[in-house]
Amino acid sequence: MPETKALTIGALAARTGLSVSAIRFYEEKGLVEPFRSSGGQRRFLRSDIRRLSFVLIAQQLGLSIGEIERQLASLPHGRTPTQADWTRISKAMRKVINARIAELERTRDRLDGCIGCGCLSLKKCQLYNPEDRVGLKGPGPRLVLED
Amino acid sequence: MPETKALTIGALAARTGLSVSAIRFYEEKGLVEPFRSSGGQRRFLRSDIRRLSFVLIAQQLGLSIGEIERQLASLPHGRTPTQADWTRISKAMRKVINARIAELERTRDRLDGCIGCGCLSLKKCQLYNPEDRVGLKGPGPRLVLED
DNA sequence: GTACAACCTCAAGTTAAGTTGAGGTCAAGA
DNA sequence: TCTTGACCTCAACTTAACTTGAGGTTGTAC
Repeated sequence: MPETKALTIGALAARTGLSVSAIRFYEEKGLVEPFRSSGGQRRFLRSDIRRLSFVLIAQQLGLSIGEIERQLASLPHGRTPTQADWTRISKAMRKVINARIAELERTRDRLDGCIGCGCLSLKKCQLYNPEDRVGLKGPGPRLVLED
Repeated sequence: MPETKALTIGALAARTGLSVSAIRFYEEKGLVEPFRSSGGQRRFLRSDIRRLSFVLIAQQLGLSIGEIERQLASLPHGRTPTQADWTRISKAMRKVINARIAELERTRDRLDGCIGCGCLSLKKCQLYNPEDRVGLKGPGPRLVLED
């Protein structure tokens, strides 16, 4: 089957929308593992298109390359990923998305409260209380922004 | 009035949870404009606590410092922001949040479709099919996964 | 009036995720 | 065979958002 023919880096770039330099960079980071032609040029499997597409989606979700690499670690290189592979990873990504949405909704709700209260006497405004960041040491709750 | 007493950079850091170096950096970027003591040390207004808290929130929403600066440009330095100020800015931020949530929901929906289809015969899979996005544009960063 | 923590400036370093460029090699069509 | 576009490596540059460090000054508590 001619389907199994390897791809050059340029062809892979064309198929994924990535730049050639980005693909080389991803190889360096362990996201793809091309083999080499007799002359030393990179040759990619067709399944690498999928791997890299996955990288793009995961990035959009805000995952770092390191995190993506950990997800991909379970997908073998020389083999076309099974449906179970994708399902498992996709479900993990879905959790990430949901968490991110929930966090944004929380922020939005606090912001709404803030619009209501005018945000000018901030004694108890959730949004403007940076407790999470401030070291919790020292006596008493470290409420910030009380004017 | 003793209420109007200025803050040192260290005091402001303690109140906002920011590091001293970050506050100096923000000054360089135009987010705050302290005046100076006779000896040349920075002195901040109490309203700067609010400005910087706003910066922290906006950052959490993914705004860059440049974008935040543009939002803050409308808030005068020497004056306590009015309720109208905050309401206007808060509403702008709400839009940003909503857009971000909508985008994540779109991605999640596509991902769900993908889990269903198994993502293995990818001819028409929205998420993994890069044809749409490839080859459209000239040089410059190729944005990925736009609708 | 002195100690010393907190402040100052300026330069360089850090991380992420790539891009750009120099100088050289490979592969495929005429 | 020759030409030429695609490919190679390696180093340096880029941007954002800061941090770290060196070397020097200020301000305040005793």
